[in-house]
Amino acid sequence: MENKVTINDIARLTGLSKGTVDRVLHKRGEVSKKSYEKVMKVIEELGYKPNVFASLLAGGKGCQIAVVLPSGEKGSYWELAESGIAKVGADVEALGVRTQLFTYDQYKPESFHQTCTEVLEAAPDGVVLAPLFKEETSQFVLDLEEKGIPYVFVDSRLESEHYLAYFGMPMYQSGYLCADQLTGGFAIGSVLIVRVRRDKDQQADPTKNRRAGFIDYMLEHSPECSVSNIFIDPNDPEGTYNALDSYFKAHPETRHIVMFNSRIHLLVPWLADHPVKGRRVVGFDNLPENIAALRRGVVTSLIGQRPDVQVSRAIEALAEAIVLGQLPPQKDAFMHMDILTRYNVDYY
Amino acid sequence: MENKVTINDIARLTGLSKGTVDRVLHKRGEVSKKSYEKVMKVIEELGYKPNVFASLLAGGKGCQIAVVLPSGEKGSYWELAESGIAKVGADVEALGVRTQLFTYDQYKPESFHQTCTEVLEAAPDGVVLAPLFKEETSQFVLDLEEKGIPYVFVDSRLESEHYLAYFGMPMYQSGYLCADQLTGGFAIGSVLIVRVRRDKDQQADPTKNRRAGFIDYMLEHSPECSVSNIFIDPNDPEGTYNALDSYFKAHPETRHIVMFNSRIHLLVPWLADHPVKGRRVVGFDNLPENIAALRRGVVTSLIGQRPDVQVSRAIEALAEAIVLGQLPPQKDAFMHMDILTRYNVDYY
DNA sequence: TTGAAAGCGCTAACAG
DNA sequence: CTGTTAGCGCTTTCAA
Repeated sequence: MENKVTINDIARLTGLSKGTVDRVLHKRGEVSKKSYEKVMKVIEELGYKPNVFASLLAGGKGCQIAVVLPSGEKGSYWELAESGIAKVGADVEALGVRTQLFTYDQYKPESFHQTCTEVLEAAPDGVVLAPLFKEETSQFVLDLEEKGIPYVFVDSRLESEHYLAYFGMPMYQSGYLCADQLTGGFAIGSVLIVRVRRDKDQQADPTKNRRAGFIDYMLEHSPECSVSNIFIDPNDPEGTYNALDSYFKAHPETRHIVMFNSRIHLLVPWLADHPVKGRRVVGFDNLPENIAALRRGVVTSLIGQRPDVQVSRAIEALAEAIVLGQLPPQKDAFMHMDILTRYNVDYY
Repeated sequence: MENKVTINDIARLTGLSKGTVDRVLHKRGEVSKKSYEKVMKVIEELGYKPNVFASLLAGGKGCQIAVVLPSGEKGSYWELAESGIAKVGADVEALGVRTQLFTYDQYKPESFHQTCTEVLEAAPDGVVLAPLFKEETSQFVLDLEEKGIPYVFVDSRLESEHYLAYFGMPMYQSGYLCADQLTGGFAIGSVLIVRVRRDKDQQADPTKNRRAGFIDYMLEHSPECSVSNIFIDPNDPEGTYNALDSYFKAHPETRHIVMFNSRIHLLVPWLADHPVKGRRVVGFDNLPENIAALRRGVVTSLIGQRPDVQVSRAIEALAEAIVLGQLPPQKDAFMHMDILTRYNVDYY
């Protein structure tokens, strides 16, 4: 192979035995300081790199990665994220990596807490985590750090310094981009933001920054534009329909519509009934229903952040760190913001 | 690990020895039909999967992949493709895969032929190939097939049935998408297509299908639109400048400009000198110079096909096939067509 | 603290 | 045609 230096070489050079060398390699103590240093020195000089195959073969184990996500209903954003688990490359699997999914109720902090406990009990070698609750997550990562379990964030992250990597979308910028897509770069008169009513503010609004980016773009490029908000209940299609109806009765001049979460598909029934030429409708995320709406021409464009890719890349990064000891090239990996239209969605 | 069944097990079950089992596993003959079948049967029943680590450890070798690309000058499309070699995951490398780059002059079939010869001499375990010359490529893949060397196409492909996989962009669709980006979905009066003059028609025009897609879109959505073509020489900046100048003097009403290859950056000097509000300029590929033009606002949008990703995915697919014996899930993988604007290019 | 030795599952050379 | 055997480089007891 590439690396000719073996543990035998360094055993010979140091006058010690394979066993001792292995002990310092894995820092599992029971080695005299003297031997330790001798070994380290030679390792340094020869640029020794352990042979992954041999190690895995002998060790037998491989590694276990826990993936912690909100539970996703069929067709939801989190289901999309979940599907990323199945998309890790065959070569990662071949490296002996196994993944285990843990889900929690995204509306219940105590559910998250419970799940965290389960994860800790399972004692995985690494954790991929989509955090929603700040408090509880802080505690969880502390526990992980104490046990020396590396973790990587997806979707959003905590300020904690100790995560291995983060894969997510730049939220503020995504709002900015979204505004540009919505206006087509022209100054416009008015837009409607449709938001989801949230009863309990257990968690911070995850789209806050995105909205801020959107507003800033509008302020800059369309300062005259009036921006309205309406709120809908995702579980009340009829109410949603009526809310749109009455808004547009009162504001017939408004054309363009935007939503900052993945639920733009909730507007489809009303949109389909009220086609307006030149109306632009922009939303986020490639949920099957959103894509269908895009194909129908009811939605103009979607901005995609590939939660599935975030998850699979996170798993790969973790695996490389654990099995190969290679840190990811960049700690914070902001994913590309994909612009989807009816003309490129087929190959997404 | 996962698979408990070892070659010892199947040796025992068949009453044969490891050696014989290994021989049928690797189809290297010298086995009686009877033994062969017995082994196959048991393998089938137990669902035996070889242990990659052990195999690689014992075999020692790993594998060598040749990547055959046109030589890319600094900042060119093919340099971008080349950079994909460095981007294969660490896990693939860990699998013992090594890559070797072979380049050829994209304007000289004989150079390609020469390179092919070198590749065959190097006797790699697999080949990634960006083909430009139909004839020569046909011959080359025949040679490869004869030697049993698997190959995968990137960028474009031959009709040959025997390639392992293909990673590329749907050309026709990309033209269609491009037209939509250029017009913003509105009917427009006239557009200008800038093309590169090609002296020798050694190779088919690689952007022909893309142009066809573009034209079809225009016919459908802007039937009145007049589409003009001008030709430029990529090595003659001054001539390019003048060509644009004189075209637009004669046709001041034309606004939008498009190019179907990666050279939109050639127009930057003229464009920068002649800003027109509402002009849309669309090109292809994320070359550094193109991206700079996008950031400056001189180019409206780019359509990216990630030649680097094509190459790295191709290498990975080949590696998985060779080392792990896993065929790629889909033979023809059309890559997503990325829409780049100044607002999402920073995270590309 | 350290060394010796027995494998992990597979390959390949060699002897029959 | 087939069985035996000696490793590949590392991990992990078990003695010393």
